[in-house]
Amino acid sequence: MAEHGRPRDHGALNPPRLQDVADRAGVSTATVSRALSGRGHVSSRARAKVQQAAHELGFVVSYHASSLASGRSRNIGVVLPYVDRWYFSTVLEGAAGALMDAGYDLSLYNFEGDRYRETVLTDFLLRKRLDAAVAVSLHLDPTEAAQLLAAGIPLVGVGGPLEGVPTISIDDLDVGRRATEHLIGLGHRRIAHLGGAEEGRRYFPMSSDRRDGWEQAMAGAGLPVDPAWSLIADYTFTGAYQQAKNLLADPFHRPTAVFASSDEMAAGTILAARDLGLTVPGDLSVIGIDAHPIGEAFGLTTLDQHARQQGTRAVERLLEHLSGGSDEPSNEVLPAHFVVRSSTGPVAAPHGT
Amino acid sequence: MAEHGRPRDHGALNPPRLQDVADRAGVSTATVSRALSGRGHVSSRARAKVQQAAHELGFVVSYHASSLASGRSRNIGVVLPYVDRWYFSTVLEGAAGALMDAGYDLSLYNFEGDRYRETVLTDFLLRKRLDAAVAVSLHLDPTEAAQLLAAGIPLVGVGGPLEGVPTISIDDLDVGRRATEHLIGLGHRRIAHLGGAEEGRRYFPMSSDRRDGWEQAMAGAGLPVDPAWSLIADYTFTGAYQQAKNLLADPFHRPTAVFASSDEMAAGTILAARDLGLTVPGDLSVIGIDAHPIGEAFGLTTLDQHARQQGTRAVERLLEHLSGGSDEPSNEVLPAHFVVRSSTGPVAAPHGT
DNA sequence: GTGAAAGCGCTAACAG
DNA sequence: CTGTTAGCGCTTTCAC
Repeated sequence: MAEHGRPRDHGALNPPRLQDVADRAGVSTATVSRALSGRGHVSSRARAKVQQAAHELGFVVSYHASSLASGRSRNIGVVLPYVDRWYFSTVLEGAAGALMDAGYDLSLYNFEGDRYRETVLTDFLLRKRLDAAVAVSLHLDPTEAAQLLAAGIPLVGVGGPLEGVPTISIDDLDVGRRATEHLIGLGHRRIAHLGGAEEGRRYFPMSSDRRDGWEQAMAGAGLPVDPAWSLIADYTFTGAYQQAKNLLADPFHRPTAVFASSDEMAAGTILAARDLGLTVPGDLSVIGIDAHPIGEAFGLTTLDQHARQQGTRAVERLLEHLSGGSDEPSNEVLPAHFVVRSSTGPVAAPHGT
Repeated sequence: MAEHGRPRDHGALNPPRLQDVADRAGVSTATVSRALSGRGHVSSRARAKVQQAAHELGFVVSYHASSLASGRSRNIGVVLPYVDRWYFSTVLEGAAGALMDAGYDLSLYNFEGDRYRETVLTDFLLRKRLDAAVAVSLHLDPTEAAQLLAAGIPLVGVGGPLEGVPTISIDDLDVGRRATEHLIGLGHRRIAHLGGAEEGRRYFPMSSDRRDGWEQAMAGAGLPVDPAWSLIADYTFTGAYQQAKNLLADPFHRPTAVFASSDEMAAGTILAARDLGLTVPGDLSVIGIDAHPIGEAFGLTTLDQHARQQGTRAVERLLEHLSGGSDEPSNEVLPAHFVVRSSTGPVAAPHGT
């Protein structure tokens, strides 16, 4: 029956191969491959027959065979330090959508902080099963960068500069400055900042930039910066809640406004203020960064950093690169936009001068 | 030099192959394969030589070639409806860790609600590049189930019964009942419930079970259930905030306690209560489910459902299955534990009888 | 536009 | 315990 000599039943263990489709369509495997992949020219007649046969057989290419033969795998890695935090899961969701649209598979590599960092970098990423990878908030030391380069994996970074690699990010310095200036514009002079952990420098390179933006804005307005008002809270709600409670404990020396580097921290700060009997924005103005959905209920003013779009844009650049467009390792800066709600307002009773 | 006839430079574009290692170690490719994979017996002397040679060459197997030849890919899919929600990202993180530990790659398939559901089910999952998959909160209709079965992908379900498939979950009915009974035990008689959306039945099959548990507990205590107190809030903080605000608006007819099917909803409820000038637990007791970290700052009483462990356990079962242990499609029920904090307390002024 | 055939790099019998 | 060898299923020159 089948010219190939081996008629097969197409059960779960014996799925149809290219050869089967070729037999059924009365063409060669080469033609089937071309017709199905879209590479190379095929007469529309042949194409129709092939598609018909493929459909009837329920044929779907074997990605391992295809990848082995072609060297391409339609599989892209996403590397990130955490997946259960809003920013990362949102970037991930954006990247996943863009990859899905393009028909690419997504391999997830989660560091869990530092737990799997080495393993991922020195083992998983080198298995030559990725066409490319997007690295979120990742700082590579020279050795690590060299390894990935040696593995020949095109890389795009998100949310922090990666030397020699094209990147998508926002301007964290500017964002920190603008958030602070919003507060200053409302008359605040006593403004505290809640940022990421020291350890965080590794994964949140931008965090210190946001803090720097705060310092610059304060300096620019001739306002003093109390070192005790530069706090660290791990980007979490609960961490910020505790820090803020301590910060706001002294009614005579507390700030009138807080700039938090994430919305979760900003929301935690608002809760802490209320638990101390303070009103927002009456006694305390609070601004965050993210446009995290939780901000809505808190009436939180924030700067939307379009996290999802960072993920989709990273994938777009990667795909452009893979299809020939050799983009230079430029840093693409996405805009961030104010979302003003009710957590910021004019300072109530000016302290100091 | 190389017996194979083709000496190669091992740059990024020409990585060392098994043959190169074999040449260098002075053995056959079969021995190298056995030595490196651990399958079959190899003299420790040969093994040492091979490992040495492989190390010197920086050899790492081509997973595509290996998969094509062996039929195994060391790649497991994780299918979920969302990744930017706490429960799902936490289960994902658990699964990712377990897979990493086992040296498996993880392919992520995110439905984004319904957006990619069809695509994933009828396209991506059928590409025969997965050894198995874990499906989180997924309801398959018979056709879909048949497709996956036909693709021969061993499946483990998490967080909801999947017919004919081994599953990991908690007892949602029981959890709903216990949460409610905790409230009843504190003297509450007017207890509302906040659950998932109707649409949610597709992805949160347990949600209605939790609601059922609430109803059962109420009935068991002889307490009336006001239909207006059975609310839907999509599992989100902000959704719950709005629902709760309406629910609590009438001072004479509001409940004295709320059981929310997730901690985010419970926290949103607490915020809404405070915005109305109510104290928690003085005027309103609130209990959630999850042990979401945000609950700490809210002093939220909850039932820990060990989401992360659900993910790791699912992977463990899958791996056991792949290594021969043919587990029957049993449903493994994980325990949930009370975490009592300050959001629940004795009812203040009993209403009614 | 289409077919024949040579691999892609590794694994798994099968001998020895 | 080790080598030989035949594929795994698809892609891609190279002729026609």
